Amino acid sequence: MKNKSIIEVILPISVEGTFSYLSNQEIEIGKRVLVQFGKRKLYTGIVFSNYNKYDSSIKYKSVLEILDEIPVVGTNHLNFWKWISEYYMCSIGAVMKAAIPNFLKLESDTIVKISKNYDGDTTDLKEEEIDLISHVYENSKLKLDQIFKDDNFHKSAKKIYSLVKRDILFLEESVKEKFSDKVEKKVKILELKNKENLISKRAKKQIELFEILQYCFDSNQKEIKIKDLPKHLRSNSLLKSLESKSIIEIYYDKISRFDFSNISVSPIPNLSNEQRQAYDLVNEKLLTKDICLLHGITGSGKTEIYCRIIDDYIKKGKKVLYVLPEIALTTQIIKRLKTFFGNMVGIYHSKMSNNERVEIWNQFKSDSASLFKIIVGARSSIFLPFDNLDLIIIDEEHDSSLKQTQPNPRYHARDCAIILSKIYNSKIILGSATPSLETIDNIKQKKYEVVRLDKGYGNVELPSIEIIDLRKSHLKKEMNGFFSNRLIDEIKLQLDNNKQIIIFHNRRGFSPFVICEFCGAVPKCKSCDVSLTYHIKSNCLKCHYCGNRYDFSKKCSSCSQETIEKKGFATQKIEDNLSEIFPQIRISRMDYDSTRNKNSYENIINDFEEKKIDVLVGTQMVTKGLDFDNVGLVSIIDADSLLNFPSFNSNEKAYQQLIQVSGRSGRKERGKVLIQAFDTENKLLADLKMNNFSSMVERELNQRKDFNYPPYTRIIGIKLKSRSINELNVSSSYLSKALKDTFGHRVLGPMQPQISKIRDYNIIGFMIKIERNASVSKAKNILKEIIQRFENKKINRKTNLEVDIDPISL
DNA sequence: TTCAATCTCAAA
DNA sequence: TTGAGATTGAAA
Repeated sequence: MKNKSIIEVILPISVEGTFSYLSNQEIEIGKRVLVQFGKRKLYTGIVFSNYNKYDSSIKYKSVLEILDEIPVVGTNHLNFWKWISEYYMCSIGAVMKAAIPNFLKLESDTIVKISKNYDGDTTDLKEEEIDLISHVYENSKLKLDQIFKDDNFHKSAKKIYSLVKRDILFLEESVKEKFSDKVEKKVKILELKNKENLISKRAKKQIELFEILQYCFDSNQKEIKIKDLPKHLRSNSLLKSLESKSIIEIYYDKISRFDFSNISVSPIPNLSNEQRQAYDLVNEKLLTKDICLLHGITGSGKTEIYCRIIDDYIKKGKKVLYVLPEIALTTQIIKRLKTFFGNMVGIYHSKMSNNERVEIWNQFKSDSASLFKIIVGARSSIFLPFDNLDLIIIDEEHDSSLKQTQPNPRYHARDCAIILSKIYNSKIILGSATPSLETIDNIKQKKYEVVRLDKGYGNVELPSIEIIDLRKSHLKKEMNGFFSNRLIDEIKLQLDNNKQIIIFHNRRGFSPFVICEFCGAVPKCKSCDVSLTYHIKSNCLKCHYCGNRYDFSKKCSSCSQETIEKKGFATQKIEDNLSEIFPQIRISRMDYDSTRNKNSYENIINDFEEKKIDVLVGTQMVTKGLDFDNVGLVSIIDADSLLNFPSFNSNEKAYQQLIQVSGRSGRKERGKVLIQAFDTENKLLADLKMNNFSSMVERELNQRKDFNYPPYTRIIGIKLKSRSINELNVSSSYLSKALKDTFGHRVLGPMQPQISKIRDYNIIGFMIKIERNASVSKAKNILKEIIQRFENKKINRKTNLEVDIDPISL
C-alpha cells in the first residue's frame, strides 16, 4: 500500500458511518470524490479525513475521480455535520444529503447496452429475452430503472442479469454532471471591411445587422450580446452567414445567474427612539453574551433594527446569515433588504432552482471572495459553507417550521445555528413577538440575553382584541352562517372605511368532513386514518394527509342511502358564505389549494397589497410575517379549533398563532381583532385580550414543570411505522418493554398519535423525557443500543423506527 | 420445476 | 440506500 493514502468518505446514504477508500494522491478534506459503493452504483462522497491506518479487514476500493479543485465544504462545516448527526441521532450521510445542493451530488445511472460480442443470434433465446434485447436495441442509453418502470418489463430483473452473464447485454454506469453554468450568446466583431464584396445587396437583413455592428464597433464596442440585437436580427442562420464570412465570431460567455451590478440603494430609515434604545441595548448585550433575544411585539419594527445591525456588520467587512422559518417570508424580507443593501443580499432555500443553489453555494467556498455579504434563507441555509460568519439572525425564533420533521436529519435551525455560532465565533440574535418557552427559559437561566421592544412602530397601539361569544350569538340567533352579527357589522364598517380584512381559519377545503345522516358513517381515506375533506371546486373528497382523491356522491357506501351531507366548515366555505353576505366585495383565498402554482402565492399577496382584494380568507399562511398597511380587521372564525389541540405545547402554539394573525391588523394605525369562540372562559383568550404574554408563559411553565415537559425536560420522540397493525403491536410492546427497563417512568407510550395511519402506515409513538440535569448524550447512547437490539430482532424487521430529538409535536 | 416476490445481509 | 444471493411461496 505504498504511495496510496486511505481516506474516509461520507456518502449520501442513510447508513451509519463513513467509508474508507484508497487514493493514489492525498485529497484535501471537503472535496468531492466519485466512488463506487456496493456492486455497481457510483456516488459522490465527501472526504471526511485523511491519514488513516490500513485495516486488513476492509476490502478497499479506489477513488474513481476527484470532482473538485476547491473543497466544497470546510472542516468547520464537517464538524458541524458530525455534531448534527450525533445530536439528532442520524447518519452523517443523511446530514450530507440535507446539506449539499442536489446538483453537487452526482449519482450514477445504470445504462443497459448490447454487448459488442453479441452477434444477433437468437437461437437459445426465449421470446421474452428477445423482446428485451430489441427494446434495448431500440432505445440507446436506456436506464435500468427505466426498464423496471416499463409495464412490459418491470419484472425482468433476473432476465437482464442472466443476459449480462451470457455477455449479450452489459451494464454501464454513467455519471452526468448536473450543474451547468449559465451562458450568454455573444458576437465578437472581427472584420468590418469589404462589406460590398462579402454581402450581396439583396441580403437586406445581413446589411442591417452589419450596420448595427459597424455602429457598435465605431463606438468602441467590440462585442455585443445577442439579446441586445433587435429581435428580427437574432436568427441563427443570419448570424451564421456573417460568421462564415469571418465578419463576426459567435461565442458563449459564462455569466452569473445573479445580478451583481450595483443597484442604487436607499438609506436605512432612522430608528424611532424605542428602536434606537433596543438597538443600543442589543449591541451592548452582545458584547458580553453571544446570544440575545429581541423580544418585540408585532409591528414594533424589528426588521429595521436588524437592518441597522446588519449594516454595522457589513461595514466592518463581516458576514451575516438571516434565517427565516419559511420560504414565503423570504420574498418580502429580501425585497426590503435589497433596497438597503442592494446585491450584497443573497437568497437560499429549497424552492430555488438547482443551478441557482449551486451558484450561491460556490460563492461561499473557501477561496472565493463572496459577493454576498448577507444571506437570507430558510433553515437549510445554515449549511452554506461560509468561510467566516459573524452574525446569525434567527427571525420568528419560536416558529416550528424552523424544525425539520421529515426526513432525517430532524434538525432545528435555531439550535443548530447556536452550534454554528460556536464554530465561527459569531453572535446570534433571536427575534420573536412570542418567544418559545425554551428560549424564555434560557433567558431565565442567564444563558441568553434579552432586549424588549414593547411599543409599536410610530407608536401604533396594539390592535384591540374582542372576543365574540358564539354560544350567546347562537342562542340569540345572531348568526349568519359562521359569521356572528357583530363580526358582520364590523366587516361592513371596515369596508365602508376602505380598510382591508383578513379572515383566518386553519382548515382548508370546503367541509372538513362529510357524514351520512342516516347511519352516521363518515367516509375516511383508504390509506390514512382521517376523515375526508370535501372540496367544492373539484367536487371531490380529498385526504389532506396523502392527497388521495375520491369521488363525492350522496350515496352512503355503508347504508346505501342518499344521505351524505357536508359538515363543518373550511376556507372555501367561508369564502362562499362571505360572498353571499357581501356579494359586491372582492374576496380571495390563500391556502395550500389556492397557492399550488409557482406564482400564485405572490400574486395573491401583490393583489392584496395593491388593494385589488377586500377580504383575504386563509389558513395559517396568512398568519406569518406578511406586512400590509391597510388591514383594519383580522378575524378568527373559530378559535376553539386552535385551543383544543391535544399536544403538550398546544397552548403555546395557539397563543403564538393568534398573536401572529392579530399582528396583521393595524400596522399603520390601530387595528381590530375579532375572535369568535365558544369557550370564552379560556384563560388563553383572556391573556390574549390583555396582551399578557408573561401570564401565559408563567401558566404554561408551571404546567410544563408539573408534567415534566420541556423546557424542564428534554424529549426524545420515537415513532414506529408498519403496514401491518399486528406486527406494529408486537414491535411496540417489545420496544415498550426495552425502553421501560432502562428509562422507567421517563417513558411515555406506546400511544396512538392523533392520526394513527398515514399512507397505509400505522403509527405508534413513544416519548422519553430526560431530566434537565441528566446527560442527554448518555441517554442517547443507551437508546442507540436499545434501537440496535430492536432492529436486530427478526420480528421487528418490517417496522420502521424513527427518532426525533426535541420534537415539536407528538 | 420454475418463476417471482420477499427477505437478509453487506457494502469501504 | 442499493444490489444480489438465498429463501419462500405459489402456480403449472
